Amino acid sequence: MQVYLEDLNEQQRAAVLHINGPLMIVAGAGSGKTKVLTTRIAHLMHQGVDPFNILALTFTNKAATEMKERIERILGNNDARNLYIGTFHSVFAKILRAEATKIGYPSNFTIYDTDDAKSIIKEIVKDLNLDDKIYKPAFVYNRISAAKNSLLNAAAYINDSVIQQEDARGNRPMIGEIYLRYENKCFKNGAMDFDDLLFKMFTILHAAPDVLAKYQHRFKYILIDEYQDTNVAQYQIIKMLGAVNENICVVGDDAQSIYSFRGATVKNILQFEKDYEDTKVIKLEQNYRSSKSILEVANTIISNNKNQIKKSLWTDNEHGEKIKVVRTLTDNDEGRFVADTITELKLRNHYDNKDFAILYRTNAQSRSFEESLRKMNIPYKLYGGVSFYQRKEIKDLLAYLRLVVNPNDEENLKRIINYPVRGIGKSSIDRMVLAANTHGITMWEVLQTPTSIGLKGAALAAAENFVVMLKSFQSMLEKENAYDIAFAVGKQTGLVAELYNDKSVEGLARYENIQALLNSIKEYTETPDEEGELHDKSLGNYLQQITLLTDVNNDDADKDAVSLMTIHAAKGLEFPCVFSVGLEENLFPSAMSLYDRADLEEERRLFYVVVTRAKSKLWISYANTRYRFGSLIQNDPSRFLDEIPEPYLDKTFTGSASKSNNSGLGIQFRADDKTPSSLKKLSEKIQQQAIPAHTPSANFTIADPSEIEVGQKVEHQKFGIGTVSAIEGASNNRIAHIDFGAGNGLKKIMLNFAKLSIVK
DNA sequence: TGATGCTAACTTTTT
DNA sequence: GTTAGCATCA
Repeated sequence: MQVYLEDLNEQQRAAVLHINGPLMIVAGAGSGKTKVLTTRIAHLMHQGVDPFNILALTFTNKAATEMKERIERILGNNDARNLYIGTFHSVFAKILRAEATKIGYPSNFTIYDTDDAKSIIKEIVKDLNLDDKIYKPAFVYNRISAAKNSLLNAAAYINDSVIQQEDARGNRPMIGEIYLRYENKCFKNGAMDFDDLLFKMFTILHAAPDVLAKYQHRFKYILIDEYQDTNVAQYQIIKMLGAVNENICVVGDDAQSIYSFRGATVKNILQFEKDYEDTKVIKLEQNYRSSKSILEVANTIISNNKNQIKKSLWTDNEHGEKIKVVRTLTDNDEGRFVADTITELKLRNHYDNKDFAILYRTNAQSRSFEESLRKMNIPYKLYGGVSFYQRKEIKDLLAYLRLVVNPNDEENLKRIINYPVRGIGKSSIDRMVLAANTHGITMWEVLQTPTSIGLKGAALAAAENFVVMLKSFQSMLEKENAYDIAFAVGKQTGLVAELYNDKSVEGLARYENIQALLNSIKEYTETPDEEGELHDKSLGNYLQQITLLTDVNNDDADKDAVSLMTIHAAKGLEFPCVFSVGLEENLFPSAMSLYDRADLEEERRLFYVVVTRAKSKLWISYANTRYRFGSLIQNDPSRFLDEIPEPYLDKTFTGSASKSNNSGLGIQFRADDKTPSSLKKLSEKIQQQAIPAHTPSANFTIADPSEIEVGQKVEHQKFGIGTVSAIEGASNNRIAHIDFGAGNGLKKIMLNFAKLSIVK
């Protein structure tokens, strides 16, 4: 038996050894799904399958990189570089680059990110004299995106009576028209948005039988990761590509389907067996990641969902600790609690920073954690948020580079035609746009004959100089690599100098960002290609890749730092210690999801995902109040808290943070009619714990937590007078054991949060 | 015409 | 609390 087969369990090995024919692997969280996929690919190659014939598709760059690395480790050589492995978007972009001319697109098409797309939509809304309060760019974009993911073009959208009724009911009957104009504009600009990379891929395979045959023949083996997250477009493409050989292997877990907002549909999993009669189904149900407690909690949570494929995930791992539920007064307290706890655990249990992850529902929640971690000098890595490539100065330089490759791209042309300022003002630009629209040509073409639109004097000279400059960059395309062109652009446009001369703090940061971008381009040109087939370090090839990256290449990936990210971004990852934060109604579950069963179930799957990221320690926290839109709001604890079975819960930290009365910031577990029944149950539980009999004495003064010592008599606002019997924990995160005698008994109280008065 | 300062809108989640 | 977009001023 091959070495790589030895540490697989029976089901895993069966999945690896199944070579020909359709295969569906239903893989629970932590069941070794990536291991199976990578071993399977290594095994195929070991059996003599040419890596050029293997296509492996993932959803994130992170997952693709990790897969590639693991395959290389198994193989012990670099044959893996010949595999077609990457995200749906990046692999299709590469293929489209070779085939786009078949549907009238230039091969050097530009890829628009979400911001680019929204600003075009905004312009169209303006051109149509529509109210942008009703036709919000984000809303229209989502609508168009959903249509594309269902393989509906603008014409089909307009002809679909159901969609038209929907839009009419939503008082937005013009979305179809906007879509049509958007579609035309992108085509004219030689640009595709993210969804087009799927849609146009489908279009080509559908329209050009020779292309379809070519890739059907090439991809003899197809592997799809996270199949539960595929949408209609992806499903159809895979189906077409795999139709000849039917060697399709999909891996998925319906319990972890969290991308329906992007058009993903679990139906694709259920459909798979119907599409391929002789599908072999293998279930991976042994979890190797988490403790029994964590897994039990996860299983219980997910069982609350009605729609799911039945499976029973189990583990041989030890029982482990209870799940710690933490209540804090504010979002800042939540941040402090997490930072304090990390500090303490590093001291006490010798954990590294990289063993911790703080996972939240929305990116906006990262602030309080960043602050508290910085204060405690804990290094952290923030994933997501505003990406490096979305910063203005980066987009400016990239706009030039894109324009050099594709001068018809009007959006990027407009972005930089007068930046840095070169005397091409608004009125000149307006004339160009007008001329371009009336003659059905592009702005770049108008620019070739600037006198034809009546430019004269300084404006004429400026326009001519701009054209000459851009053409000089274009002449470099053939011979020079991406870095040389980027450097020349930065220098000759005056863009780098402009930032260099800005000596403000922000200006300095922008200058550094531009340098970082140039360095990363340099690194790109100096790193050998992974495909092996072509050593294409051209600017065009560079730009192709860059738009699909969400982050700067993490060469500091092994840096010892706490990870901060959304739960979505954490899928597929695991950490010894996980803080699942912000478990509050309206936040998690999100306010957008409360009125629809399917949406709420997706939130619950998200909760399932976050719980199953943890190997041994899991904290779940919520704050009574937090800042949102600049003002303080109160949220009830999340209904999901009530779905955690009691025996697995450690609520030590929930009872000590509230004030004695029902005023001010103290939590008030309302039991009125508005409160969901699940919350009532939870509030009853907690109210039973707290005995509100005690009234604080008149001279009650809150003591500094560091003054509390063993043996002292202290007064608690709620529990009354007690004696400190022991203190545990680090100096900044001490927990006092206080005996409040009959009635309240022994309590563990976190000194950072509790308000105690020393009784003299 | 460009920079500065104020108001409003903003928060799901990602390629 | 943050940022984008608009209005106002130099």
